[in-house]
Formats: sequence, C-alpha cells, structure tokens
Amino acid sequence: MANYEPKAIEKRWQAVWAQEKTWEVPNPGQPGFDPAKPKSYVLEMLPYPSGEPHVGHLKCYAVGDAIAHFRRRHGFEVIHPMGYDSFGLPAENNAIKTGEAPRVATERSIESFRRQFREWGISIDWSRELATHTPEYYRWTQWIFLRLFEHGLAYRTEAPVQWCPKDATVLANEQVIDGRCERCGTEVVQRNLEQWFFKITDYADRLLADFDRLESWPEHVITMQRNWIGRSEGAEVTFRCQEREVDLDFPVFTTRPDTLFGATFFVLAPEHPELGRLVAGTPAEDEVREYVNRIARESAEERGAEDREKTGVALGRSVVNPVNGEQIPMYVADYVLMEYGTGAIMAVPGHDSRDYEFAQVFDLPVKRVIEGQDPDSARDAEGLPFPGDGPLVNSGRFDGKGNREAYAEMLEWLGSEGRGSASVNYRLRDWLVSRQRYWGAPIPIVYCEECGMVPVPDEQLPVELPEIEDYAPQGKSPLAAAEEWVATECPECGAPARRETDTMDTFVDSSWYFIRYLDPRNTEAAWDREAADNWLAVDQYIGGVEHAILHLMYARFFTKALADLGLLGVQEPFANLFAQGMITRDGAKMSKSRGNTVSPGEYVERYGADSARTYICFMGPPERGGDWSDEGVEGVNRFLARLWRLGAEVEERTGPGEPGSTPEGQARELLAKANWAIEKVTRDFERGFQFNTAIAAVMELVNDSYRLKEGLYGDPEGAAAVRFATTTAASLIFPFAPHLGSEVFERLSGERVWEHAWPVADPQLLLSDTVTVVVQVNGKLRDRIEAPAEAAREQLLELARASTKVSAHLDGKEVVKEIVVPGKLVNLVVR
RNA sequence: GCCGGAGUGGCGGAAUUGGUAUACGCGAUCGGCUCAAAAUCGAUUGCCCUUUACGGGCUUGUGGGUUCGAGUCCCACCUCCGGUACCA
Repeated sequence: MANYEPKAIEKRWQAVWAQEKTWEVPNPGQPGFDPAKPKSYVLEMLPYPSGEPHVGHLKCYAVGDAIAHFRRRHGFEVIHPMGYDSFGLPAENNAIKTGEAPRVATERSIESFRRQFREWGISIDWSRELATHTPEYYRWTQWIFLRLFEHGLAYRTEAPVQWCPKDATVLANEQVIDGRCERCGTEVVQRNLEQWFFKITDYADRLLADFDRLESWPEHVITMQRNWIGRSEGAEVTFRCQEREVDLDFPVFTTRPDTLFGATFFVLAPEHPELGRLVAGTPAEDEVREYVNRIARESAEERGAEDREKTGVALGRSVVNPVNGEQIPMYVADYVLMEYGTGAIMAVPGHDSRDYEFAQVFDLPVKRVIEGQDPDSARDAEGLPFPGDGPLVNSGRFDGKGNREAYAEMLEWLGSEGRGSASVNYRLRDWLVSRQRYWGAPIPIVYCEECGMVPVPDEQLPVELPEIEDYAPQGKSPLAAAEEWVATECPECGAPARRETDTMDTFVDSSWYFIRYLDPRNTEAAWDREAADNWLAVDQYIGGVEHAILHLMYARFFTKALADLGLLGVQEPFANLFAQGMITRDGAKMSKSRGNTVSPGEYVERYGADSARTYICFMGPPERGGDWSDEGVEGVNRFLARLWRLGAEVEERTGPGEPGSTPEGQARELLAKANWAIEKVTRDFERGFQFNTAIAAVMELVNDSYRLKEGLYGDPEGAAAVRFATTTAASLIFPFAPHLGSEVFERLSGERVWEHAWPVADPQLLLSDTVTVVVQVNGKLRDRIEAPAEAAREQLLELARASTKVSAHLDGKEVVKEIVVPGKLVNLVVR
C-alpha cells in the first residue's frame, strides 16, 4: 500500500482553496451576501513580518484556524483575514546596519510569511490582505489621527518623557519595562520634550467599566489592564506654604484623608517645578540642587530598585496642615514621583510604611491617629506603622470615630473650607505616540509661521514617507534631513511651512487594522459603515498574552474614540479573547542567542503542515505554554499516517453504504465510539478550545478502528461501521489537519469535508446496554462488575455481594452502610 | 511585598456536579513480518512487596480536616511560573 505523503496531499488541497477562493466572504451588497446567515469574525493578532514566521505564529494561526473551520461547519459566515504589522524598528535598525531600505526587507519578509501561511493551509480570505506600511493603509491611519486631533484627543505638549538612547526615540510608558526599553533593553532616561499624545486618560473610566461588556476574556488579562489603569479613589487636599517671600499652594493626592491629622512632614518630588523657587537664596539651595542633579542622573531602574534606602533633603520650609493648622517641615525626596498624583505628598509615618522609613532616617516624629495594631507590618514598640482600620485618636473632633466614617466627614469638612475635595487618580497616563524614527506613518501636521500648527487636509493624504539615504537617528527623526520633503506650503495660507518629522508609534497602526479588514480596498473612506456594522465586533480574538496591556488597551481606546466620533457602532472591539501560552524549547524561551529556536518551515518540510499544526494543538491546553519536542511531532505524524492508511484500506475494502439503524456487536461498539468521539470533540471545542483532548479522542477512535476492523470487513453492516468511523475521524480531525481531513473524507464520501455540516452524535448510539460498575469495600476498590445500564439499587447490591472478590472482604464483618450510585459504583461499609 | 496560575508516572499531559487516578501521546521492553534493519502491526509499561495466584500494600508538592468515598472541598505550609511594585 502507498504511504502517507503529506507534501503531495497538502499541495493539492492548497491549490483547490486558492483557485476556488474557498475562504473568501462577501460584504453586504456584494454578490453572494446572505443577511440571514449568522456571521463570526475570527481573528488572530497580525504578525510583525521579520525574517521567517516562528512557532508562536504557527500556534496562533493553527488555533485560530481550527476555530474558524469549526464555526464555518456550524453554519456561520466566517470572516478570517490576514495582514502584516509592517512598520517598526527591526526593519529600520537593519537598514541602519546594512543600508537596505526598510521597505525592501519588509516586503521580502511579507512574501515569506504569506508563502508559509499558504503552506500551513490556514483558511484565510486573501482578498482582504493588508500591510500597515503601504500608503493605501497608512493614509487612513493618518486620517484617523486627524479625526482625533479635531476632537482634542490628539495633542502636542511638552512633558517629561522616557527616552531610549539606543533606539534614539521616546517611548510610551507601556513600552518601558523595569526602567528599560521594551525593544532593546537599554535603560531609559527622562527628558523634557514636546511630543504628541493621545488622550487615552479621558477613557480611563470607560476602559474599566466596559470590562462588563466583554463576553469572555481571560480574568488575568482583565486584571492586568485594571492594575495598569490603576484607578484609586481619594482626595485632593491643599497645603499652603506662606512664609518669607513665598506664598504657594501645594495640592496633594491621598487615598487616606482619614489620616490627615497624622501628617508630620511634607515631601516634594525632585522634579517638582516649584522646588527652585522654594529654596532660591536659602541655605538649603546648594544641597537641594546637588540632590536633584544626582537623582536626575540616575536611571529609572536604579531609582526604582528594591530596598533602596530613603534619601532626601530638608528644604528649610514648612507648609500648614489644613486640618489642624500645624506647621510641618518640607523635604525633597526621590520616593515621591512627579508622574503620579501632584508630585507632592503629605507624609503620615504612623500609617504608611514608606513615610515611616523616611521618618526613621530623618528622625521625624511618628504620630498615631488610628488605634490598632497589625503585627505583620508593625516595626516599633507601639505597633506603628499601622495600615489598618480603627477608631481615630489625636484627630480633634474626629476622635473616637471609625476611620472609614471619618473619611467622608473629613472630606465634607475640607470641602466647606475650600481646602480639598474628593478626587480620583489614575496610574494610566496619556499615550505618547510620536517617535523620532523613520519607518512609521508620518504625522500629518504642518507648521506654518503664520498659522501655527495646521492639520494636513484629508484630500492631501497620504503624507507619503519619502525615500531617504541615511536612516540613523540623530536625536530627531531621520525625516528631518529630507529637506525637500519637509519644506511644504501651509494648507491654510500657502506660505512656506515645514512638515512634522516625527512618525507614529506602530501600535497606532495595529489599533484599527481589524476594522480595515472589513473594507480593505475602499479608496473613499477608511471603511464603509455598513460593512463595519455587519462584521464587528471580533467574535474570537486570538493572540499572545504579551499584548495583554499594550495592543489590547490601545485597540479598546481606539474603538471607543471612533464610536464617539460616530464612525463605529460598537464600544468594544474584541468580544472574546483567547490568550495562547508560549512554546519553549528545552524549558527555555526560544531565542536566537540561545540557539534553541524551532523553525516551523523545517518541520512542515519534514512532516507536513498537518503534523506540525496538529502537534501544536496536541501539546497541551493551548492557553498554557508547552515545551517543543521533536518526538512529539513524530508521534502525531505517525497518528496522521495511521489515519491515512486506514482511509486507503477502507476505501479499498468497503463499498459505500450507511450503517443500519440497529447495529450489533462490534459494529455497534465501533459506531458508539465514533459517536462518542463526535460528542467529545464538539464539547472540547465549546469548552474553551481543549484541543489536546479533542485530538486524543480522534486517536482513540482510530485505535479502535484498527482493533475492530478485521472482524468487521466481512459483513456489510460491519464494513459500513468501519467506513463511518473512518469518515468521522477525517471529519473531526479536519479543523487541525485540514489537508488530510479533506483527503480522507473525499476518498470515502466523494465530497468536500468543509462543505459538510459538523457531525452530530446519535444519542441512541451513545447509550450502552451494560455499564461497568465498581464495587468498593470501605472505599477501597475490590471488583468491577458488568451490570445492566438500568439496574436499580437492589439489583446492584445483589450483584456486588455475589462477587467472590467482594465477599472475601465481607467475611465475618457486619455491613453497616450501603452506598449505591446507579450506573457508577457500589460502596459497602463494614465493621 | 502584592495580584494571578500551576504542582499528577521516566516525560508532555487526562480525569462532568466529590464516585474506576494515570485517557491520549512520547519513551522503554517484548513479539509478528523481514536474510537483516527501518517502516509497520500487536502486547506490556505508576511504585513497592512474597512474581504463588483470580494476591496484597502504597501513590496526585507537604501536613492536617470534612466525607461511606478527596487529584477535586476546607485550613496551614512548601516549591515553581507569569504579571506588577516607593502609585501616596
């Protein structure tokens, strides 16, 4: 008999799908569009095309493709597009090294990705393919930027920002990990620069509230976003410094207004803008300046280091505590951050461990204002600092009140005095979107001496990225050197003007690509509203958990902003999210430097795409990670070959024919197994994509077919059963191994498996006449008995006692309790 | 430190509501086919004990508890992984 030859099979089916455009779906108004058919938008995160796709891509698209196929066969019109996130630093850094234009390298990578996706047999609607670096796409990225600009959601301002010296660009807060650049790992430094921002903070509350609108997202992703947004409720309270030539108000944010009476000192961040004024011409001036300079030189990582000793300098000034009129001394210290709150804090060492540490170092008074003791955090004889709840003391008229109760009253009182009010603070900051780099979408703004900052009119879009010679960043965008491009005229007055030379963060590109797929060739608009309304939201989004904060939060923000502008009808882009786990090799993250990468191409070449895909789905639950094993791929390849040989043999040895309605013996056994497998695979899909057990079920079906087939080929009823089992196995494996599934299914039925509805288990065949019942004595397994499925309590007890293995354990003992679970178990308790 | 997730054979991993622990795969051992090997088909495979059985005992990170019965529920602890951290 011939052998399983994946290469030939896969090529053949790929040609069919390409030729017949099998996976293309129409938009409303186009031929073939059926408004009655339910839609499903299945989407995997688009890849950044660099070199060759890696196993992470294979996993993502294998999982997504299985879902797409499953839904199609349940009658959904499935839209399943693909594109490339093709702007970005790696191509540009490569250009700096080699001089090769980023476009050239990028398009070569895209070609390679496209080829491999076809070789993997992913069911993509190629008519919707897009790449974010093309003018056809970024024209609309710029168009969206202008809409945000018009509505005050894109703005330019000077602010302290994170600068990566190696990549020579600013970064968004989300792109700084532990004080280091997310991309290259270089320590970032703070700079004051004028930059473009998107006002994502306007959406902080809605980004939090609308978690309720999501159908199914992993809880930990929601938690990560929630923590990132970092909403905290508290109060803004104003402390006043009025002495000598200074009269300044210092608002602070605190979550603990109930501890106001315990404030014994006051701290400003080293970057606080009023610091110079406070110490100018005072004895503290030199020491403060020295301290501030020292901190400025330190990296974010050093400053945030664990167990860092508290440092600071006294300013020789004091502020008045609005609740009791006390004068408390002012300090500058680096444990207060300018980016959070107001850059100033009231310090309550009695009830805050950081303030307590500072008070210890500077020998400042520690005052208790809440009764209570928390043994875990207490550090001194009095049990301070105490972070918990209790009645207030040393708090004037509030003494004796519970601190929670006092919290509200204190706020009310402060409000009436005009010294404070309830306030909400967020950790989230506006999204810094400008980059001083070349390979991104130019920001469509022009600077005119007369008119100032002028948006490029829509009809002049796209602002095309010019060809340049030198890609090396010089502290400003390489675009600044393209003089001919920079020099333009003002769209408003026609006077000479200069273009904005910064480009957009590539996360902007990927914040709306899932909408462009819905109408990708539209030259009149970013998308047609009817098309968007038809397909959105994405019903199933699949991607790596590493994007839990960045991409997913930006895309949510974009969707809400676009909805507010009347351009979209949904508030949330991704109704269901599936976060796949990472594949490791030898227990470690794959990396070129470790030399432990797995190249999917190599395995596809050796075993076929079906084996590689099915193995990845079989490794373990897809949301968890897994360690790549060559033997594992071989095992799955063996299984697929076994199924192929079974198909070939069944085609030869049986004729077409449906199994009868009342099969018996082994025919019934095999049909029952096939129906069990249908049931099991279906449930595993529906219960969170448990593909590993689904594939195991098909393996069991194939194993049983091998075990029983020789005894069944002889009679027509048996032959029909084997044929049914094999066809079913092909049908069920199809979402994972689409080529082999199509091949075997066609051989046995003459038809195309993807045009067939997903099989439904026959309940008659799922039930068996007899069941195995376990018999325990004192909870210990002693025997297994075959009993009629319907056997009642008394009958089961009788059968159980009849077992010699059981009675041996009952000898001379008294049965005190009998537990019977019909169809499952009998437990006899003896004494 | 805080917030998640996970600890099951030699390995990856299965186990509806508490009811046969170790499905499926890998690896290993043995056998059929073969001159031989590969491929393939089949059998065995949690650990320990007297391999005499149709025999007994033990086993889901550790220690306790609830229950006729716990991988699953409760309490305490240990380890690993992921996220996050002077956020006032």
